[in-house]
Amino acid sequence: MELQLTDDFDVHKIAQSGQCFRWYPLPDNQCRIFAGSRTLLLSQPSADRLHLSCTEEEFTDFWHTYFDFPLNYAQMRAKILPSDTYLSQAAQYGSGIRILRQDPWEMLITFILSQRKSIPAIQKSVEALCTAAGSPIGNAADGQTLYAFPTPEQLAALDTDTLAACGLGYRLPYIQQAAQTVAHDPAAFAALDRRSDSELLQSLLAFHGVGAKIAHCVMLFGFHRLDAFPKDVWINRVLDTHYPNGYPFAQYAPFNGIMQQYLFFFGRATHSISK
DNA sequence: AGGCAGGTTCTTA
DNA sequence: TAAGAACCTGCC
Repeated sequence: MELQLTDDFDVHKIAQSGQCFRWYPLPDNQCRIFAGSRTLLLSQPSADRLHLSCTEEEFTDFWHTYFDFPLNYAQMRAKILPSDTYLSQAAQYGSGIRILRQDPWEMLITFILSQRKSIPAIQKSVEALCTAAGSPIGNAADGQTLYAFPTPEQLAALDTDTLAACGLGYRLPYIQQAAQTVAHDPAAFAALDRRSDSELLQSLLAFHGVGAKIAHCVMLFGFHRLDAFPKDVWINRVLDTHYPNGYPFAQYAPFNGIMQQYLFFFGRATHSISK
């Protein structure tokens, strides 16, 4: 289907924003997206138009929410104080980024996996997990089978040797334990969605292998807690350099997470890092 | 060839 | 309570 855009949306920037690891660029400016047990081909022929390989019904039922279309990001950017020149510049540069509503379970496992790994290495491990334990959900243009992200049950059922072959390294027991915990009581994990930010944070920190940074990533990208502000090496560099007297968290509550994305995307880009 | 990577845990003062 | 080392593995 075709979609006329009325708000911020940039396929390329979102794919590079660091929140998603299964957005793959394809020839012809297309993008293959996976979300839980769904997949989609996406392209943006012009700034205000989107082409999606799904029906209008599927868009309304799922993707509309996934892309967070109910929230107006141009309006969010307008909240930035002009006096904050660095954030203003960052938001201008990152306009088109949105905070996707990704699956909490998928975010939990993916971000546990991400620690101390490069992005290509993260993607490789995630794909290995999907191939090893996920359900087939279709075929790519070249005929290759596409796999869903494994369910907690599927991942928990995987034997240690197979998991080890996914290149998890020392994170293997973290992943294994998280899978067993969630598979054992999926309702308890789902119920976290209704907890307050601080209660949710505490629950996430209880997972072995989940510290402050990963917990905040899961909150922001999986539970859509828009005030969560993950502090990684890039953000810390930005805060140290451009906010030596402290960052104005109170000013941008409860949307600090959105600003974090702009700061991260801009901070990383201006350091002209490879990725 | 060898350091380093989008962090966390464990160990030591 | 706080700083340092260790941790698997693969990428650059």
